[in-house]
Amino acid sequence: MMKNKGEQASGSSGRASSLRIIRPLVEAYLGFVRESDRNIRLMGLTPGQFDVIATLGDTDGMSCRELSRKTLVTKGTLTGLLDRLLSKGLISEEVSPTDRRSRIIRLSEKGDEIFRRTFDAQIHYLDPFFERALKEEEMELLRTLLLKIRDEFSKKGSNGGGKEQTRE
Amino acid sequence: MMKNKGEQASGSSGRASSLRIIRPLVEAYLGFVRESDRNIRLMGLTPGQFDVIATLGDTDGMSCRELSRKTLVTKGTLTGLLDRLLSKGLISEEVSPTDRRSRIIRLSEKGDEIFRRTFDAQIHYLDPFFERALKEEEMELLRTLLLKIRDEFSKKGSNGGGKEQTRE
DNA sequence: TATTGTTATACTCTATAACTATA
DNA sequence: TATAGTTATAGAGTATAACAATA
Repeated sequence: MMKNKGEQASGSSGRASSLRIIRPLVEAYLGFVRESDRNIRLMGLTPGQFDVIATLGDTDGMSCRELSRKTLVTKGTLTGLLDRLLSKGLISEEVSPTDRRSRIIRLSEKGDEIFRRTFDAQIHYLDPFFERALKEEEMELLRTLLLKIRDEFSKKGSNGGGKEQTRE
Repeated sequence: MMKNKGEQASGSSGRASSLRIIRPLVEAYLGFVRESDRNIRLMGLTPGQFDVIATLGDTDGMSCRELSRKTLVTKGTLTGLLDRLLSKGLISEEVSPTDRRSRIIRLSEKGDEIFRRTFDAQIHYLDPFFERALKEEEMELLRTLLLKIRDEFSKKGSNGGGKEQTRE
């Protein structure tokens, strides 16, 4: 959302206007996401499914609750999503030893392979873009600035860690 | 996608690794998008619907074809999406005077009002975050760096301007 | 009583392809 | 023949609420 135009709509108070950052941010993001999505679909996954896989990657697994919070997928949706991943053999589940209501979700070997393969493909495809666009010091700088923004948002967003169930 | 972890998966060749940028980029983007989505839903719109509204904002209208390319929504989906916006009274349509197959979509007065109101709410809500996160010079710098990335992607992506119909 | 996860509902978006009406 | 949009289909994500099992 908010991809194009809008400079005029800001009221032009002379001050910061987040649009000056947001628009380039969104555009840079979309540039990368289009490629990303393409790769993911070639693997036969939807973006949401890969989101789960990427979240599970390099972890020892987690409960649905945690997965739901990290992926921003509500638990109702997550059940169906996990069903599909399960039937594709990309995840495994196990009843939690400490809480029998809960099940722990992990990547299966096949899931882990997809995780790594997609990541690698992604990175090897994208690296040249970034190397062409920015010098080494610029990358470091960009990284620093982006992290400042992220931190500012997560500061506020830390009212509990994430939405619990309904979205308003 | 590709929100967390992954440093380990890159092969760590010592060189750039786009992950160093991508992860902060995605996180910064998500920080803003969560707020954005919330506002949009409060208006009774879905993200896709607002995408169309934002694309139509401050223009004299455009054909479905153009709208489809700019929003990355396939024309089949667009028909239904426009139906919903039409029934909400947020857009108007008119048969193109030069090509009777084509219809020109515009924001209605009500649609324009939503466009401006959402934009304004967005900006006034977000500005403080950015002002707290970055100094004036840093914003300018960040903007410049992001634009370089965007340009690099759109350079490559300019193989015709956008997908025509199918996505592969 | 509160929480974890499932089920159910209704809508929206997605990809795709076949179709129509123009061009 | 090619293009602009529509319709149809099947799958998947979304929000929400009611529910069962367990804590």
